[in-house]
Amino acid sequence: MPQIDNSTDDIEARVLDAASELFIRYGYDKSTMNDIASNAGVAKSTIYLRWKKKEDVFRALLIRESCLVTEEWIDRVEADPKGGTYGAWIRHATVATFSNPFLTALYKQDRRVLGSMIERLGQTDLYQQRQAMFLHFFEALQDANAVRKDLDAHVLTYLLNSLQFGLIHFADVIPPQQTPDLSRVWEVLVEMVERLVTPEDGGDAEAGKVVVRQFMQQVRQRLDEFEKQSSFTG
Amino acid sequence: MPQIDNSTDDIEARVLDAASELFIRYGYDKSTMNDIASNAGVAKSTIYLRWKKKEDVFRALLIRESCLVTEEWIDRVEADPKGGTYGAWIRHATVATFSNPFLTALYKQDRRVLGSMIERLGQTDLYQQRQAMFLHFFEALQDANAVRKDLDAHVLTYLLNSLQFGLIHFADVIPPQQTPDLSRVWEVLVEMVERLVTPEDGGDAEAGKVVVRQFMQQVRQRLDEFEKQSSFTG
DNA sequence: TCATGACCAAATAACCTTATCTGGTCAAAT
DNA sequence: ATTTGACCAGATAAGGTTATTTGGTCATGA
Repeated sequence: MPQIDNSTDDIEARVLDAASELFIRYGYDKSTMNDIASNAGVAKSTIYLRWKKKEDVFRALLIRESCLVTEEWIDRVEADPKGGTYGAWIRHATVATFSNPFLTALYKQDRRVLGSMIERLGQTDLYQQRQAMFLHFFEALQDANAVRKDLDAHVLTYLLNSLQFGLIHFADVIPPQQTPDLSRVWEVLVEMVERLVTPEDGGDAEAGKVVVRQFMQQVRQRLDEFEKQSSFTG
Repeated sequence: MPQIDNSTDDIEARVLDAASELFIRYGYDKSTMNDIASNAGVAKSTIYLRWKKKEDVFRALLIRESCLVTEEWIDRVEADPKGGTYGAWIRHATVATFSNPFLTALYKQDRRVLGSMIERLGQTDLYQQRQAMFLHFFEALQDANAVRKDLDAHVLTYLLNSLQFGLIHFADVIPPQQTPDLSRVWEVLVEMVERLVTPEDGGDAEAGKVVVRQFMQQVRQRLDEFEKQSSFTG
């Protein structure tokens, strides 16, 4: 057992790490506060010094994972030379989110993981919020003449949102031996999207990159503000 | 109560109709043989003269509904002037299948409807079979120079299969007020597919139509043979 | 010959009791 | 000032009993 840093931040991180691992493996209901405490190397009472109840640990984890995912998304877009296209943007938004098991379980409304938290969380509207973001962003690209203006933005983004849903869930339907390399799938999908949305004359690709940059700056800013005012405690 | 035709075919049809309605509404487990008999206007024992057990009624219904869906699919393709394109073909394959509530419940593995039959049916491989059909058909189109030969058929058909999955399930995720007209969604999707698969030189569209026609003839033939040797009884 | 109603054993639903576990609390220890 | 271990009431799990329902059978009726 290496040196244990018992600063507040480290205890909280250790508790959230333990909670994350246990919730993913055994589900929320089957993971006891004693399990979490024991895996985090603290007493159960120590957890209650920071979070009022078990549910608050779950919610703190949700916030933390969301911030991590957003960070990942920003990094991916900024690192991709083709990050300025709509198809690539969609790809990164999806891959970043669904590389996180906790957020994936949330999007999937996975009762095995979420258990009794499902009812307590109520209607999460995750896909609706996602749809609104996709829509808002696509419309900004249309305004910038970077993509076709004649496409119905709502219909297209609904389609892409449901495709995302399908890709995420299909992993549970088709056995791995019959599943192609997902990065290949994404390449085809990005190509398909780009062939659809790109205007005949090619559109204003530079303006598109500006829109993407501005959008991601806004996302970054919101994340920073959120992290400033949020703590991961109850 | 109108004239009751008590020929064998009519009794069976009435029983299957009643079973279908009850299974969809109350689920397999909550629909009793007495309910089915009563709704069909026969005695429970009459059902057992034709099917050995409850499960066999379910299986007979499955066969009947599959035949209806296949018939519907053939009709749609043949009635569509654009039925010769891959995108349109995909559309009709999907819309025909998922306009049938019983088959939809099966594809969705809807425990509310299927109940204890889920375990008894075991691994249905429905999406795998569908994938194989999509793949086989796309490869035939590639061979006929009707679509791009450089596309990875497996990756593309996996993508379209998962999209189908997403579209079917998304109805349960996004509220109806925020769901666009699905025929609009299909139009965009067909356009997206066609823009992706059509070769730069337009390909051999006439050869494509021949492939479609031949394929649907085979489907029709198989359906006829199946209906000849199948009965809807245990 | 075909449809039916009465019947039956097993399955299911409803209810109850007891033992154990779990989220949360608080005084004591460091 | 911070962490901990003992404690507790309510929740959950496990086990049992009783009443009702259900899938299926078979002799009878038309």
